[in-house]
Amino acid sequence: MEIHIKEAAEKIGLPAHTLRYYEQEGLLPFIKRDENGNRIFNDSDLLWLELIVCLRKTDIPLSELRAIVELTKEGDSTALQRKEIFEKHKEKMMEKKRDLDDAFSKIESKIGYYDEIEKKYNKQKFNEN
Amino acid sequence: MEIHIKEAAEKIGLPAHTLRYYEQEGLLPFIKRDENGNRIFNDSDLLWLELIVCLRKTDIPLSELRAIVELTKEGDSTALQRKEIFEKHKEKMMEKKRDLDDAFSKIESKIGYYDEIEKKYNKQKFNEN
DNA sequence: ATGGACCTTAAAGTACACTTTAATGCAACA
DNA sequence: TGTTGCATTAAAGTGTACTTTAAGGTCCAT
Repeated sequence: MEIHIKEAAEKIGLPAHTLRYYEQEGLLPFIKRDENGNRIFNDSDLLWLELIVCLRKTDIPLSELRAIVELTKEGDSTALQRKEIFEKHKEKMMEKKRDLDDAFSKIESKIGYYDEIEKKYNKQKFNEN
Repeated sequence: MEIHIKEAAEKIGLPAHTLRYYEQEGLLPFIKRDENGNRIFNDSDLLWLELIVCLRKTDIPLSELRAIVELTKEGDSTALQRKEIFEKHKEKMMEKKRDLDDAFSKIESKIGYYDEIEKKYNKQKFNEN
């Protein structure tokens, strides 16, 4: 299936600007053009974009995605390097998860503390009447 | 215990600049000064800073931390509002965790794929000799 | 009393990832 | 034929969170 930028943007859930920006930044070097010079996105473009979106949600830098693209262009000999980029990012993701767990328990105890204050405050207000 | 900025920065694991910046941004309104105008951090300052660091690792905006500070200044009547800020952030944290899990499985399968390519490539190289 | 380590402020600069603006052009439809 | 809707490009602007720079003050040891 081949679609234009607006439809691709809707499917992927990004503004069309951002797709152009990604192309400009070297993340989408395979996008073809139609006879008017308009971008055409095919299935594999969309799959790659979905991966971009998924990894961007975990804050992978655009530079690493660009590096993957560059290495892919060079062929199978770069598979190890590409794997290393993803493994490095996987480490960061695991650290982020630990950070989330730490913060989670701290924020829970803060919420409990605010509950206490709130209860006391409301009781006091009640007794004022 | 009362310590100066350098020691506080070391304890907390942030550059001293950043502590000054946080004060300027209204995140540290309780920091006292000594007779020369130098900042003095006490235990409760450090506890609050630790919480800041912990939550910043989960990308809480400075604006929300500032909001907490402002509400705290206003007293117990704002406990509910403070709780709501933290609960909103807790929701974001949970979403981030889901994003990490999604990306994790995608990146794992990519790594597996690169392993395959690498194996094939090395076998081919071996057969060339 | 001079050098070094610490502190201060204000302001400008940086990194990253968009986002917006402006100027333009094609193509189909009333 | 004109206007609506989509597309294009280049360049400037934005938001967030620092980070760096510049200029200076204070304390202490040699």
